[in-house]
Amino acid sequence: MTAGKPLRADAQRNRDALLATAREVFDAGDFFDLRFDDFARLAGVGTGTLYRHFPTREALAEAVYHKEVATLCARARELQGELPAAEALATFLRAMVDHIGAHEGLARTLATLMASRSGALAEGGKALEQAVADLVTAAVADGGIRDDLGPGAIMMALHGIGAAHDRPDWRAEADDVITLVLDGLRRPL
Amino acid sequence: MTAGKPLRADAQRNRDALLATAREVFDAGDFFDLRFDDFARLAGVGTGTLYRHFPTREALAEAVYHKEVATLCARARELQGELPAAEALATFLRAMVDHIGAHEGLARTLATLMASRSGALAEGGKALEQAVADLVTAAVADGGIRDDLGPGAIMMALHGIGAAHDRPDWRAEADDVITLVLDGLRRPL
DNA sequence: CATTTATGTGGAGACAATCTCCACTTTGAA
DNA sequence: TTCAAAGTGGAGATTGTCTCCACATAAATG
Repeated sequence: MTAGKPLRADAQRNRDALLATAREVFDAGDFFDLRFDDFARLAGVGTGTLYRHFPTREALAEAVYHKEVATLCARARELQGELPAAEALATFLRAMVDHIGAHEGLARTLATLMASRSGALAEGGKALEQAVADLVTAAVADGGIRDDLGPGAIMMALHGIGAAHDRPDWRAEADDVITLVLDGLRRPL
Repeated sequence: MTAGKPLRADAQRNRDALLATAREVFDAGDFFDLRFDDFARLAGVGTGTLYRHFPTREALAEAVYHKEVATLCARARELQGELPAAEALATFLRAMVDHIGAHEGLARTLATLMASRSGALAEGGKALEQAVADLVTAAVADGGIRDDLGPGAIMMALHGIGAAHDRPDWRAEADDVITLVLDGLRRPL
């Protein structure tokens, strides 16, 4: 996937330490509050090393969640094999909400990845969008879903859900959004 | 509205200058890139004065768009008088997309206001949410719309639209989201 | 196993942005 | 006109980001 060059032993060790530390901080919910330099100190490496491996905070976030996003994508493909297309899409979207709900860090990361002001979506965002696009395409072909709307709208909705993670009754509202999207996806009238 | 204390003449003058400058910068699209201190220099006041009037960038943004948000809210009430409730809601949501599309600054601001990590929504966000809530309530009472979903979901969708403002074909996708929401709001089957 | 080259390290300090502090100015009321 | 209260501005403290490079370590080579 990202394997272009084989890393030297110590480099790999440092990279892993950084990732492990970041994951902990993430799960604690402090990721976006902590000084970026402190990741280095926490992981026991120099700041230079941190910046060489992960030039930005977002790059680190994406690396941490790379696996999680990959799992999500795999799950999408899996569902596509097991269920009728429309149901696969529905199930996947519900699963996404579950995931986001369970991991504050993932929610914030996805929001950041997608909002990525730098223009192009980061790798994780693209992969996720592709998975959704595939589900939609299949469901359209199947006839269970209207064909006049692209997958982008769904990504936007997911984005809204992820970014609003701190609303008081987030969970209920997130479910409502998915309901809205799914019902809206059946043919108009 | 915000009038708790009568400002001294020079204070008012400075405040207005700051606001005027911010509005220009906003329309130019540079708001979130510009050094905060530079607003002061641009408006011809000291940094201390800037910080006294607007403690954070977000506070300034909200002040700038206070009027615009108020207009939007007024428009919502207006539509509610002119059209059948369901249509009023639809028209309003489309109008929101138009507004967001026309003003990059507003889009970013709304996203920031709503995402407001500080927990409670800022004044502008609350007002907007109230306006949407009223439209939804009326439409539900009218029978044109299902009653099992709250207005929060719509806010989330709008949030997604605003926050994703820089996606390549934002406009089409935003329209799709609204279509999805509106069609989803008709009774499920 | 010695030597060489490529690869990677760490942290001091340059840089950049935010925000505070307070000696001074302006306002408006008495 | 005088004076207290209100407001000002900008130097510089503070805090976070990121670069640079003298040095260390790992693998390749003979």
